[in-house]
Amino acid sequence: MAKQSETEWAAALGKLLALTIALNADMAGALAKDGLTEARTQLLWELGMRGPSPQKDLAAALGVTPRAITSLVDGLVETGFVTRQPHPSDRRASLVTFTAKGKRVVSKLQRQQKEFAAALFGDLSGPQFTKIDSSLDYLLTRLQELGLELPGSS
Amino acid sequence: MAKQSETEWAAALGKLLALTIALNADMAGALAKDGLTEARTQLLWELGMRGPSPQKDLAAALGVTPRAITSLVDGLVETGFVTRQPHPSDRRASLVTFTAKGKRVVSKLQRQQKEFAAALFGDLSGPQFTKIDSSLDYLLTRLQELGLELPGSS
DNA sequence: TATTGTTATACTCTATAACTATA
DNA sequence: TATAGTTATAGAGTATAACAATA
Repeated sequence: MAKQSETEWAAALGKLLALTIALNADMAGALAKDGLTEARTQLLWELGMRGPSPQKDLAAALGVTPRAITSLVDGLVETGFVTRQPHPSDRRASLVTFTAKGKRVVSKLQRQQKEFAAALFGDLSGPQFTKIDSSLDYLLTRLQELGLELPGSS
Repeated sequence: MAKQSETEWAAALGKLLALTIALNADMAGALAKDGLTEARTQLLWELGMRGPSPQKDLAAALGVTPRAITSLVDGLVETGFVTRQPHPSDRRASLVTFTAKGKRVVSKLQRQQKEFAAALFGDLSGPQFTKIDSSLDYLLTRLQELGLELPGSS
């Protein structure tokens, strides 16, 4: 009966949205304890994967305007997480670079993410984990088919 | 081998986070077309489920301060989605109430959400859907066990 | 001429604190 | 005295547009 399915689909989407809201809120709360916001953390996270980067690259990675990156880097400089270093070959650009504090906090974030993953999935048997993992795969694939932009698919 | 599992857990968490980012970005984009932001939409959504409400109730529902609700309602009044009506029995309070435009857009949002759910899940067989639905259940339950606040569990 | 990042300006979301009107 | 909502003030994120310095 189609009507029944529609209700179930809506309920499942509700669960998915509840998941995203809960994850978002939890991350925001955890970051605030380190004196970070979500946007600034996203910048630090990218920086951790790329190493010292011109602001232009960070703007592209975060999907925001160069102007927004100026503000984010200003904030991260003021709070001691990064510095602007001169670009060795392009005097227009500067390289956003971790301070010791910045390196420390990014390592901590990476470690916390691993621990969270272990807490979330570590109690599952192999087949149970596979079931959930392939469910996530399906959802990601379907979203992409529906035209949604997935992060990292730039 | 535990090391292998840790990598898989981290990858699965990455998928989950990618899912949340993609859904968030897509919703924000769709809402902007209706002249709405996420925060204002969340307020309209709550209002759609509760009917005319004092700002205090909306503040509790959205988990923000009463002051933030004043700003959101101001914006929604300016853009013609809601009005403030006098509370029948408490002259301190006002009831945030839909305009015709507000009602129309909330109906549209609800319809779009149903359509999106159908697009996301409608191609699945019964057992396939059950697999994904129970995966979402597991994740929600586990998050709750880990102390995360789920929306609607207030 | 094109690119990098800035200043100028504006809008949105949110918070705390002090205050008004009403209960 | 307590509650509903406001004004005042402030910080953060983002956008567009105009501009500087450099490529």
